[in-house]
Amino acid sequence: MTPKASAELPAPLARTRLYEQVAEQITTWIRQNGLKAGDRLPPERELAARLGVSRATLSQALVALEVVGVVVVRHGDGTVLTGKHSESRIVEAIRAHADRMPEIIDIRDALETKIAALAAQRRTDDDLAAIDASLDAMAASIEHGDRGVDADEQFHAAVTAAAHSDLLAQTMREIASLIRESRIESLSQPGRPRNSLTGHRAIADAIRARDPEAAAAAMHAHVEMVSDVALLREEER
Amino acid sequence: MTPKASAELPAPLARTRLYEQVAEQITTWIRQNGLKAGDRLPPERELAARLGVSRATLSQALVALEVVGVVVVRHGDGTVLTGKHSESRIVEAIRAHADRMPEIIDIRDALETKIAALAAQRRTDDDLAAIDASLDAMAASIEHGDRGVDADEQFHAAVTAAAHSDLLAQTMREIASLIRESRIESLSQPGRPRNSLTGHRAIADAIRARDPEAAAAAMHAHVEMVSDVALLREEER
DNA sequence: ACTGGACTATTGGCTAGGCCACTGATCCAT
DNA sequence: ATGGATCAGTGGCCTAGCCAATAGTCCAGT
Repeated sequence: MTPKASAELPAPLARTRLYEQVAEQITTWIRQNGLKAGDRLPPERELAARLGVSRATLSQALVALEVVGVVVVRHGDGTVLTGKHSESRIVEAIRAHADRMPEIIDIRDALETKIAALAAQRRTDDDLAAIDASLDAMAASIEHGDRGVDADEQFHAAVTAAAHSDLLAQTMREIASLIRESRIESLSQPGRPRNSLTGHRAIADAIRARDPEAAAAAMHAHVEMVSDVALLREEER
Repeated sequence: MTPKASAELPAPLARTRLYEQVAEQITTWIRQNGLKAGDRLPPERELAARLGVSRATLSQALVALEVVGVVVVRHGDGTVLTGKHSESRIVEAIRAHADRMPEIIDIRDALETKIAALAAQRRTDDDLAAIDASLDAMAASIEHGDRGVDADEQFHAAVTAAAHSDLLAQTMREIASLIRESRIESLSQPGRPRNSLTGHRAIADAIRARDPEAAAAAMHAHVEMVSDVALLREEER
């Protein structure tokens, strides 16, 4: 009797490890009892018994919570809260692949605006040449009726490189996959590639003129344009 | 008068738990052997034996790596790598550099300025209460002749939380250790804690007034103040 | 020839119980 | 008062073991 052969998604059936459930229970318990930073969790032996798991499993849960920064476990003393139990939401959000589009916009605005300003200050002639090359590539791509996704990425990568900050560049790389998704959606809108190209040119001009404020403003406007699309899609749902 | 606050840093002597060392060894091993996404780690029993630890400890290390997103452990199958052992890459990439302070300032300016603006827009009364609490904590800390490092972190954490962006919060957490170092240096300057507190109050007021522009400007000024110190120290070297 | 079930080796999941190391409070001798 | 010893409580880590999931193999039924 296996009527599981349905037409729906196979629903990978998210297996949860015991320690995850335990960690979840603990954070829930923390929230319900309104525990604050500095408060102590019960001893491991007692807590494990109360939750009906072994100390080893509880220990795994505590490791997880420690890595995330919810608690700090002190040898010989106890387990104390750090006060940042907003963690559960993060984990859930990332796990569930929830709609992070607004957040992507926020962080892009934060990082890329600064990057644009720095690029205007620090760009070399080579940097500028790379930026211009990506502009040409995007123009050519659009001529062919393409969406210019690759050229778009190329432009932002070139600007990021021109900012000469490894930390910012690395951070951008971290969220690159998230940005890519929003990029594709944005450029799928009719007429959007051309608008995007115009925005890029404004950014490039400001960087060429070594004008940080103008570059930041242009980048901000550009990201905002993308956000319009993103927000529209949000409302459709 | 406890003479503990004298001369050198007491150097709290960071104790590392075994699982942390194990996790570190594993990531190092991954990097050295150039393992990529999809590759498998050796079986737990074997790996534990090779590292000279028990399976329980290795399991803790794997939990930690799993939470961070480096690996995914599959029951009955094995432990496979994901492509994003990122968090360490950011920090390591910068750690390798001697003069990373300017880059830290850059990214703090980028992220925290935006965070302050968002906090002004989105903060709840609870958020504001948390921010005020950290302000009080810092004032009290300074009264005691302390440097207020913890309270400083608490403030920035509270503001970050008030921005209600998991992605930004997560990113801040990634570079938290780097920021912490610059923070300690900055607050070690005579009179700096008080200046810092003044800056914090300005930021808090702007957030209280729900004024994004003012909040961003105040945070920007605050980060700049830190950067002065940082650059000074750079030149000393 | 192909399907579907059973079997099996391998691997992670979790438990139980135990000993050791650290912390903080208390007490005592100085 | 000060400084050292003691002790109870707590986490750190280990050993040993059984259970559960996975993937590959083989075989019987069609």
